Amino acid sequence: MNPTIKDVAQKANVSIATVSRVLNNLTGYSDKTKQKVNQAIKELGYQPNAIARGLINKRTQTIGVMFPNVSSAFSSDLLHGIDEFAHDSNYSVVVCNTDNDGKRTMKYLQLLREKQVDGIIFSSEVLNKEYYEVLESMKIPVVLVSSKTDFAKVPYVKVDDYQAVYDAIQYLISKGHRKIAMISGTKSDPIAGTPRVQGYRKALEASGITFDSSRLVYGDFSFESGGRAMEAILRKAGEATAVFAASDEMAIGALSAALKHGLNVPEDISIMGYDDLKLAQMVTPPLTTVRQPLYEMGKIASEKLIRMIETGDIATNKIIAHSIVERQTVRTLT
Amino acid sequence: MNPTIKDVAQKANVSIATVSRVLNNLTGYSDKTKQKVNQAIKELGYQPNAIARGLINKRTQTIGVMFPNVSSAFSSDLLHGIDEFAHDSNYSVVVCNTDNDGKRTMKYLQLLREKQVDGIIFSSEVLNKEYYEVLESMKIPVVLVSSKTDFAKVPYVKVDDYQAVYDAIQYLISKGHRKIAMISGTKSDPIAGTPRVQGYRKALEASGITFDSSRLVYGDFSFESGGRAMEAILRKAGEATAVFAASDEMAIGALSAALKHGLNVPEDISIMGYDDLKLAQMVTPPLTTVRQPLYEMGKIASEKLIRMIETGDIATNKIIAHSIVERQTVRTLT
DNA sequence: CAATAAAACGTAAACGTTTACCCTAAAGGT
DNA sequence: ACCTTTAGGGTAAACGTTTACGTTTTATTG
Repeated sequence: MNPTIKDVAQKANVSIATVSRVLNNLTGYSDKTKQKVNQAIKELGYQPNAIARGLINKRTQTIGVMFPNVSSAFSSDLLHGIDEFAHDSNYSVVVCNTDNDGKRTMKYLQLLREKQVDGIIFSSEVLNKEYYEVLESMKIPVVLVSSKTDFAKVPYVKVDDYQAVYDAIQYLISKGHRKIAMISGTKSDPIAGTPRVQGYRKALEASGITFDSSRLVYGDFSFESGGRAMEAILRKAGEATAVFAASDEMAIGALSAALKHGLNVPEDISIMGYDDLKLAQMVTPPLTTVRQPLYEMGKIASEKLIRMIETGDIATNKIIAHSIVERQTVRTLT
Repeated sequence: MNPTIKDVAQKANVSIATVSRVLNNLTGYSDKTKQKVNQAIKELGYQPNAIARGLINKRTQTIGVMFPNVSSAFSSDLLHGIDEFAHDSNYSVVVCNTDNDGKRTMKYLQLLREKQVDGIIFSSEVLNKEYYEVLESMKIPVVLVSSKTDFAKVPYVKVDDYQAVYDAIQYLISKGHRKIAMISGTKSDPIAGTPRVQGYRKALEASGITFDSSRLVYGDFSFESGGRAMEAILRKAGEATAVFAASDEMAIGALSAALKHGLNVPEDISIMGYDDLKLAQMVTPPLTTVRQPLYEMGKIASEKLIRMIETGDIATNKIIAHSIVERQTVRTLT
């Protein structure tokens, strides 16, 4: 058995209340007793028991984080940021990998509730009614990252997806492109799907380019789907001079496919991605992309959540600035 | 306040002991009372409090995982596997990002102890004496993944690094290469450094190829260092027909550098990596590499740890089989 | 039907803390 | 010298469970 506060009290010849007081450095003890207690603590190698502590003050100093897929580069960057701030604030983070599966998600939510986490970060997955209801019944703060919800009141941190791709397309146009194809993510995705194709269409429209549905093809954000989409584009819309993909993974899939077809990038076709994962710098040629600062977003989400936990007030939404990072996959048309 | 077991007891007109019994389905109650209790539970939306539970039975159903860098593809694949098994066994996992910093690591260890985790997975970082001592004083199971320690008794799961690169080099030799350069990871790393260059040297030796120190250059496992290393090789050992890198990231860095120098891969130079991260399939040409099944390793580590927690006996070491996955970066020399 | 065994259930202690409340003794004021 | 204040510190309840032990009720046996 590890020593408890009782052992410390005994060894220092004081009551456990006093030990507790010096531990939490409150007032109510002399300097001498403080010395004695600290001495006893050191000698016994005493460590407070956070569980007992948690039971009484109803705070576990733990937050839960839900990801559709922990091992994606996307999630893990976010996680890194979340963990950073959390640990600095003396919170632990427990991760849950939902696999985008409703049943699993509900089970994890259950688990987090039983474990009495102080707050939850919900990432990259839409917060539907079912989730929202249990979250609400848990009566703990929640923040969404890279996600939104129709149920107001739950703060999010994300970039403006619509605007980001609007800007990206405009960038492509400014480089002289007019025949621009898009590889969208999952069609029905209300955060990374719809708004992004909206941005695409509106940007085109704003430059007087008419939308051509044969240039819009859907993937599911994955590398493989990006490759397939590229094949489709090459088949159906071979005149396109540029393709914008709604994720870096898809963009890289598209890049591979293009290269495999003997096309040179960016000479024969320009490709632009979305996210700015580490991957983007690693491929050849390095990918031009729109950057979401994932690590920072994680940090901010974590910060908001912890503030909510500790102050009780409800956080505001935060739109994070995106930016275009120019590398070598888009060419200027002359 | 969320309802407690007491509320349930009251509503069902039984004692809390009885409620607890049906909750943990032990014996000692009739079917009717079981119904009553379950009814009350449902009506109140009662959820057990795992903290209180943890306090009394000294089990938190939580494991801690230490990574040098959570956001690396390497760690996150591991984490995925760990999380999978853990959650299936009703354990939660709390992540710690040590940044390879001793101070941080110690702080996290402290934290995990206070939080009373039931076990710890220690990943990709050597378990030095300092860490070992606190771990030992915590008296909870630990398993190492992709790591080792001099202090016996702590089980590990990893591939045989020496053998893996031995096989890789042999593979290269079987493809007709004799002038093989190597980009090693951190020189002093006792698990992913030294053994791997040993494998390289021995494999060369076994085929009667004399080791040439100008063909061995050191990086730090990162993409950038791979690029720099490749430059060095091109400068110092330009006759090399193949280069083996001790990580996929470095291999891809080397690939980029080679491509940038106008070399064709694999026509002008062959490149082989180590890890088989998702990245390896994404680059062009796709990387030939030696595969460590990270996800499975995570799962197995998790399984071992949980078995140790629940049975109390100490797990055995596990050497995971590696394999060579042939893609398109090595050419057969004729 | 009495005796006994077994089933059903309740009581209370325990887990390791925090904290409200109480007590004592010394210090300060008159 | 007496009263009041305050610093220092102790006692015990509380947090939400589990579980050993005891008690009552029911079923079983002869």
